[in-house]
Amino acid sequence: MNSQTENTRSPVRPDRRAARRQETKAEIVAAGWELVRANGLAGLAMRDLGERVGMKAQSIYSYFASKHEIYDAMFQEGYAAFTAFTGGLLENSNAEPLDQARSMAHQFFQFCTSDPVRYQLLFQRTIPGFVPSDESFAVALGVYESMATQLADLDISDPAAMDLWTAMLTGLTDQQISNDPGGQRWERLIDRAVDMTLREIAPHLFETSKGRNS
Amino acid sequence: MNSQTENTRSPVRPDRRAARRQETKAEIVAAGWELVRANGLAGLAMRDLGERVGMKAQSIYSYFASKHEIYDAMFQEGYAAFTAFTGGLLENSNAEPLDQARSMAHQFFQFCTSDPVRYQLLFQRTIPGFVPSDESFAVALGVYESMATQLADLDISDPAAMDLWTAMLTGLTDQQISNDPGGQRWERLIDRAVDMTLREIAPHLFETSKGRNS
DNA sequence: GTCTATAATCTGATAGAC
DNA sequence: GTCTATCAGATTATAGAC
Repeated sequence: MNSQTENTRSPVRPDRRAARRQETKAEIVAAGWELVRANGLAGLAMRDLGERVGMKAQSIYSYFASKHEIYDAMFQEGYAAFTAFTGGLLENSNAEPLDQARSMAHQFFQFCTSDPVRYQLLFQRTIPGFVPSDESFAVALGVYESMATQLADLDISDPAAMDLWTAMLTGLTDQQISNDPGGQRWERLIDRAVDMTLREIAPHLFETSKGRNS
Repeated sequence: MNSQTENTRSPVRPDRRAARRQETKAEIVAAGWELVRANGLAGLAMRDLGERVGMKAQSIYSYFASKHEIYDAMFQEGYAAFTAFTGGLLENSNAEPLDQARSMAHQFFQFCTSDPVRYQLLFQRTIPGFVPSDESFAVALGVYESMATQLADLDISDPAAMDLWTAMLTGLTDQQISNDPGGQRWERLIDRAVDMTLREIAPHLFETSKGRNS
């Protein structure tokens, strides 16, 4: 009754067929990113998408049931990219706590500003009917958890402290994207912002530095 | 040759006619706000707009050349509302500098979170082809200037300091709107955020407070 | 100034042949 | 799985009657 025993005449084994299918889906999502970067997040049209992957728009529905499902795949891919992007940072964490925090901030800022449309999809709610699937939402939650873990390494575990931290980070990012795209006006302020925030949420990182070293 | 001397038969004087026209335009813009709050910023349809003001959608083109022109009027009105909203604050400025700064922050936060769609139109770039007209842009600039003036009252004049201030404010606001709409999760952090920011950009507000009062 | 009528185009999505 | 054909609807915008 399952497809493996049923399709004995097929020249392509099911796992290969599934692999090809996944390849095509990935190709469609990649084309989605290209289009969205060119025309804005809301400017994604199934016809353009089809043209880009060499298919009629209607054929895409063999791979994705709706346009929102494509957005969802992009959403998930975006958060996976974030995890991959910041994952390496967790390894070499024998740096000074302050430098570590600065590094985290720069990484986040870099990731967001390097692709404003992705930022819009991942961190802002701008597509009318789009709600991430449970699966995608789980991936997104993982990012926040890993961020919390990073802060916990600096002995920052208060939820309010983390909220202040994220507000500061997204504030810089948002201003950079909205008011000086491509520039460095807010990027230059990251270290100052990190310092002042840590002084508020993690004063223990500062108070003993003088007595210990001299 | 001008219309005043020419239209002697008209029962409505030109200035009254112009006034009525302005009234209708204002009515259309008001309907635009209602629709946008109900359907999202991107969900503004000319049909709905016409229905709301008791006109066919096409008749709106007698008042606005395009949909973007309506967005532009809303954009301008939004910034004007902000000026009106914060204008009163400038008057009674014999409060403590720190309280004054906190007050400014709360005002901004309140204005933004009380109408998220307006915030989206005014402070984020989310409508595909929309670029504010020169006139609207001038109104928007005025807001930033009046903000700069408020900060100058606290002896904060460094441009980088103002950028840190706005990043902090928009960060709190953005997080509140995106991640806890209707709640107070980031609103509760305003005073802490203001304090830590001022400690960084305006240390002179803190250093003498102990010696002077005792 | 507002209407009807209509243009021309784009939208996401479906049915069914091959 | 990809195609053709097509749907049902929305979009902005124009022309011309009243």
